[in-house]
Amino acid sequence: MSNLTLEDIAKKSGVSRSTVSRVVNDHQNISDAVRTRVLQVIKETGYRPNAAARTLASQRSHMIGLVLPQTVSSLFTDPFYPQFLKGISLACNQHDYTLALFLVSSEEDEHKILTRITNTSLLDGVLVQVGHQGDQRIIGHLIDVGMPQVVIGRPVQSDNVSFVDIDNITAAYNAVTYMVRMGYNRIAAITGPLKSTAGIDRRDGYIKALVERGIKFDPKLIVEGDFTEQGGNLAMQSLLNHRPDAVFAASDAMAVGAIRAIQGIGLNVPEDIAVVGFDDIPISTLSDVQLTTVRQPVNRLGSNAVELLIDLIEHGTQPPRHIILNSQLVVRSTCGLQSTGSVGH
Amino acid sequence: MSNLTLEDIAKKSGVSRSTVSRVVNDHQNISDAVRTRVLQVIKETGYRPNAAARTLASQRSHMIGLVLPQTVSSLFTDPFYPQFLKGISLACNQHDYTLALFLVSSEEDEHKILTRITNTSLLDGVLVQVGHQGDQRIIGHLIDVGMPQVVIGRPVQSDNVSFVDIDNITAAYNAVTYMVRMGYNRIAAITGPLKSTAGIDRRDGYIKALVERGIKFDPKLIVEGDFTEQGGNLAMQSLLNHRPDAVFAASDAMAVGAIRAIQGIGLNVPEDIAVVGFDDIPISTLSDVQLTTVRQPVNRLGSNAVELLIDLIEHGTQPPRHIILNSQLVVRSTCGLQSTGSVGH
DNA sequence: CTGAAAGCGCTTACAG
DNA sequence: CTGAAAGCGCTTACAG
Repeated sequence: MSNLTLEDIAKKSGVSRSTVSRVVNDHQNISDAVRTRVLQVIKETGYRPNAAARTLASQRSHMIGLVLPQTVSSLFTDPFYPQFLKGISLACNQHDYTLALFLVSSEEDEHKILTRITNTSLLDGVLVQVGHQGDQRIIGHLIDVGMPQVVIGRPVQSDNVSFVDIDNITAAYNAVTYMVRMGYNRIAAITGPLKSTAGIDRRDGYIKALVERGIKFDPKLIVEGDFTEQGGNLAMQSLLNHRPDAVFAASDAMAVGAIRAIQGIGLNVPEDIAVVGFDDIPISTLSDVQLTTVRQPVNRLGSNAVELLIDLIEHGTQPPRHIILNSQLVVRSTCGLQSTGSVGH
Repeated sequence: MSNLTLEDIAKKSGVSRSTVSRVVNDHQNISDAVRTRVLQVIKETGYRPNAAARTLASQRSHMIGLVLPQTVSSLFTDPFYPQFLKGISLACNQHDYTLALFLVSSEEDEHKILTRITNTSLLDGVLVQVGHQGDQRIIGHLIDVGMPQVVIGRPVQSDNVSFVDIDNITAAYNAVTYMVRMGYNRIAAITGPLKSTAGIDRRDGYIKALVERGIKFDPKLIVEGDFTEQGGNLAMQSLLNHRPDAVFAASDAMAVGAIRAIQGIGLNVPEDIAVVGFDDIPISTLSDVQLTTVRQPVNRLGSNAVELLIDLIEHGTQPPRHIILNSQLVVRSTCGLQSTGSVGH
């Protein structure tokens, strides 16, 4: 219930308001006697600092925003998010920042959110995830108003903005190289949307692996998906005509859809067609499928982004920085049954 | 980049600061001419209000906090959260509140978060989810400092706090009544932790249904679980000795664990033992299991909580209010194969 | 419908 | 190590 102010604490402790402010903010150069006394009074009275006044005077809110654009639908299906949120939240706590969450689910939302976010002295900086849609509008707007920002994922135009992303090309390259080593040579790909950098990069990694291994690259074996299970299912159905012996899906959801399509015509995974996914989502233990897939360092993605952002906030803007994280191939049983030298679970 | 203040806008528009403030805040009683002119200047200059100054002067931050206690681990596995977050976030947007997210994952976290949250003028109010642990400490602390709060789920001590919850008793009662009607009469239960109200209520609903239908209630057929799949699996194994013909699990995760235990000894669901779950989590489509379960109105849970909280904030505290939402039985195929008159998917 | 003025509760050079 | 003072950028009775 305390509506006490610094002034009140000062009076009760017999010192000035400045001094109380200094002990509250844990500054140096306070005599132990004074510090102890003030701390005592604060504890007794239950004084709670006023965050708004603090922010107004110091020009720093110690709050950062996390914007998840248009993502609300995939938020349900993509187990990426819980982990991701945890990483970000933990990092914020550690560094004494508060996290404001903005889920953008409509154009109207976006407008409201954008004007809120760009209020002066609300947020010290913001994290923007580029969804599979590749949302440039928000990023551009934040650049315009000079708000410190770190993008999670690589935006299509990435020159003047800091981001942290996984190395999608190498991750896909490693996965497909593994498939080749397992003896497959008609390896199809179900890509993500090719307007997203994740979609493009994972496809490029696939192509690079084939080329490097001297496997003839058949355009008929590539089809663009949308990262969803249904999309994967459809894609696989069309792929079936071209008799692949394996398929690399750019998301686990699409891999699951593909597996259903394969099983749907009476074939088996991996005996008839091998499948490798991307994401390492938890698949129900009721499923007999043990998906070989790529695992992203989701936690570190979040914590790195937070730390980079805080650095930008506290130490100026500098040229944009880019952090690229490595992924890991998780070998299970949908692509050859014996595990080779690859990284296991 | 605008570091313009109200004063600047006032000067450029040839009016007073008060007037500019009024048009920014969309007050009545402003002449159209003035309003138009000021709006014009604001647009031209890209003026952005200072949130901290606003909050300090008005004593209202238009920000609410969402505290998810100790939940970080289940955040991964429980698909409840994404939906839940969406409902809350949408409602916040609609009412022009900003949402601050606090995931409590350790004692140390809790301390930091609590002192942050209780800062004056940071949050207008807070939403606290009572996890399966039933976290009273946070709720009590918020009551102590007089912070407006709405609990999501029913806290163990619920007298002096507002909450919104689902009617767990009736939900479980309806599910078990359905099982009885499907002809089962040795119906076991795997409950949640009996220190959580959700655990208790779902068990009580189960018992109520049996009693009301005149089925002898066998204590050996009840075992306490922990809401996890593994817990469900273990519980089912011990239950198997007592030859139930059906089992009501207080969470889908436990239902899945139970099904695996049943299948593990070569029995089938629902032919040998029927299973009903609780939550309606999405189970991978690779699974052949179509779980009959209880679906909670997760979205409404969130939006109701937000709206109740905003009401508390804006219209005073009054006596605590309690909102109880109904759930829905989703009949699929793990408890009898033909659907009866019950609510379908 | 509009303005002058007080006040919201802090932080932070500046002096000493 | 400590204090007096200015200032952060708004809102909101109060008058007119």
